[in-house]
Amino acid sequence: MQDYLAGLNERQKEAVLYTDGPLMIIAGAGSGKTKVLTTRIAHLMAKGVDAFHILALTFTNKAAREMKERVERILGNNDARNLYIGTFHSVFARVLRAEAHRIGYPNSFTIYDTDDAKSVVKTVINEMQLDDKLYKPATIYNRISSAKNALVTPLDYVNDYYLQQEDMRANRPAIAKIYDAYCKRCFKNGAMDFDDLLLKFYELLKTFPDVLSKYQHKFRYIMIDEYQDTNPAQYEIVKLLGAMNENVCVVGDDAQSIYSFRGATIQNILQFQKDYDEVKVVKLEQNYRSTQNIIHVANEVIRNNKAQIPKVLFTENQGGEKIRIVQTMTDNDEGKFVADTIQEQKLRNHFSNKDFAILYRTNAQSRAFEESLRRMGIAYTMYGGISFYQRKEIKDLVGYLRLIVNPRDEEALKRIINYPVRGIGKTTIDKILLAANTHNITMWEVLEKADQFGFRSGTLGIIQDFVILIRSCASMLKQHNAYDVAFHVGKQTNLVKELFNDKSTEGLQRYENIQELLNSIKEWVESPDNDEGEVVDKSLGAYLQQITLLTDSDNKDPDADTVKLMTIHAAKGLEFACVFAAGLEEMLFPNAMSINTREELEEERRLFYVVVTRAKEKLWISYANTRYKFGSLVQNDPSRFISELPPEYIDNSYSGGGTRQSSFGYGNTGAAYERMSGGWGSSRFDAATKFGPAPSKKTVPEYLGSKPEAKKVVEHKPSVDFQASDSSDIAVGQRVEHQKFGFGEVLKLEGNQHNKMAVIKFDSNGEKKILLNYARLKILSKN
DNA sequence: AGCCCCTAGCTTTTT
DNA sequence: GCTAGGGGCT
Repeated sequence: MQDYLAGLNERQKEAVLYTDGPLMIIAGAGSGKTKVLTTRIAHLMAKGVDAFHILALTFTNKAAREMKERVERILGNNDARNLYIGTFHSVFARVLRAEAHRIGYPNSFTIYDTDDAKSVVKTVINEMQLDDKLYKPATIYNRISSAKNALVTPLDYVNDYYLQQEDMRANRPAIAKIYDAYCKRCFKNGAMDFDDLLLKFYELLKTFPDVLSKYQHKFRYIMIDEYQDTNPAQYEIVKLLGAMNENVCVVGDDAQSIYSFRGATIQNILQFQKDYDEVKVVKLEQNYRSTQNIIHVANEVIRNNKAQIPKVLFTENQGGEKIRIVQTMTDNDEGKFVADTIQEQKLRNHFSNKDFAILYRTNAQSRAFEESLRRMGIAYTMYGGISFYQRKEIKDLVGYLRLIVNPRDEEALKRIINYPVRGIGKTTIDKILLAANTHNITMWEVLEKADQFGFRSGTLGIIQDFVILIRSCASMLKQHNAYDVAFHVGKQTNLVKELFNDKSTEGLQRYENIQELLNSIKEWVESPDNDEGEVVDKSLGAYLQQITLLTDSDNKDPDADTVKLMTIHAAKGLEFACVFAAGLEEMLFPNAMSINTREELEEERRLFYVVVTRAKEKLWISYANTRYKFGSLVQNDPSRFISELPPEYIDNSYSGGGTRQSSFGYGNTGAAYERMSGGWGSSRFDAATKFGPAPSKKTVPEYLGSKPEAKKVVEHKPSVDFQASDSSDIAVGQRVEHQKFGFGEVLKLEGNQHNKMAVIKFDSNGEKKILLNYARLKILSKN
């Protein structure tokens, strides 16, 4: 505890000791920024600042967790648990939960994830009777999101000349109206999307001086990590919160700003110095992570950008090895090359799996690496897939929980009202929606008063049962904890049982996932309280708000001995002994979407800078001549970034499988190739075994004959005057024509009067059971 | 009402 | 190559 300053260099020490007044730390990659931040927090506490008064904001839960752990380690006691360390979104969500009533939201408001939000946008677009080909929900949602991140309200939006011009030019003049309707609908649903967590918090602080004052007194020391990634909403919030004490410390690196697509702007760094009278600026330029070679390359790369705060990273580390550039024929070869090299490095240099990371521009690139690693038996962890909470079965159960906590949540309601199937289909749901919209009430209220909306008696009964089910669960909340309620829901709805009975592999997996969800709720309920004055909120509502903000990496153990696969974005802030930067091809990296303006291209270059600086010792940069995109083969040139690399630090001799194998010629049988290249294979041959008749492929023994074509329908062309008859008075023995199966005779009638089924023997298609409610039959003769 | 098959569109990055 | 959603069939 005493010597926490010992391991710091002069600059770092300066940053740690400057505790009062605005401070901006420009921290190059690997310059010990987390160390500085955590030591600074520890130092504040050592000086007697109460942990309750320290707020540290990060962008990922991972970063928050790490920060908390490291502070704990420095302090050597439990005081750190009272710190407010979290992501912008989670910290603000927590505050909003306490204050939501002031802005007309229920305290247990739902947090909509991107899927929910897009679904609401879609609903709104449909209800406005706009063409969803022109108004694509995803596109519109992104536009709304950008507006929110820039603190542009629907009113601002519609009044903004340029935005309106832009929408006009894109032939989408209704976006402003959609935006407005979307906000209203979310409000009606008692729901906030991710951006609302910032926006509403900002509004809260702006509108209620007492709330602002409360949190200004609470958060006397504020620290912001990854400041270059903040958007205007975050910026304004920090400005408000910090206005009283001005103890705001921001840490950032403009060279690593890679989230402008999410509304982040480096302007915030420049503006920060203008907002306060005297800002202390500390630059951390010594890198402790990487070899000389890697740092030189990184510096050279970033020099090509015009927009940047001048600084030069240096290191006292060893020179290290040159950077290897590898070309392969195909994306699959790239995968094989990487897996093979990992294997080789493990043997030769005693690395273990966790020393390796494979980093790429887009998630779609992961497949080739997964396959090759699996084939080599190398354990890996992939980040950025769908998160645990995005899985269907989890969303289903969570849907119930959401509805129980917040019956206004229309997205949850729509999801589970007919799951498991209980007979409330599309027609009924449309009817409910219509009733809700015409009377301006929620769907739930329609269900509660279902008897007033003229549902068929059967449907009415089903609806009323559903309402009773949800209500009974909701009433449980008063006496039982989140776990008990969730367990009860799983049981009452047969959700768990249904999955239990599904014995397929996927069914088993789903069942396990549900169990895991229940376990995690239990764990959460039972986790120790911190010793804050307020009672720690262990309600179901708090649980639900929390899980929406988790990403898939939050369930993964970063220390597991596995090779890590992730996008470069996801790798920011991490470091690995050996890094493979994959897919350095034009159109892919820089991505085709981001080469239209200088700004976009420079952001891609910063991304390249980020991937280079993840490596501590060894760095491979690979690219493939051809790769599959949308299922078809495309050819790409090597990335322009490769030509920006200084040749003296590059090893080109390290040729990947692709260059070598090309000399083995196309069109050989593949067997020799397979042997010589150590089983690397190539997509060409993979494709052959997959799609073509491989020589060894088992054929059906002749004595079995050819497999009978299952239920193949003999084509029937309906008569020219074909018209379905009213089949309610159909009788046995009648001759009928079926649109598809042709002519036949009614053999038997089954089922009740509302669901009649006829067994018909068709002339050319045999006996079939036909549901009369739906089949299109023409009655030809009375007998 | 519900199941199943087909196809259009997708992929930039994420709290 | 995958997948969600639409359309057709029962």
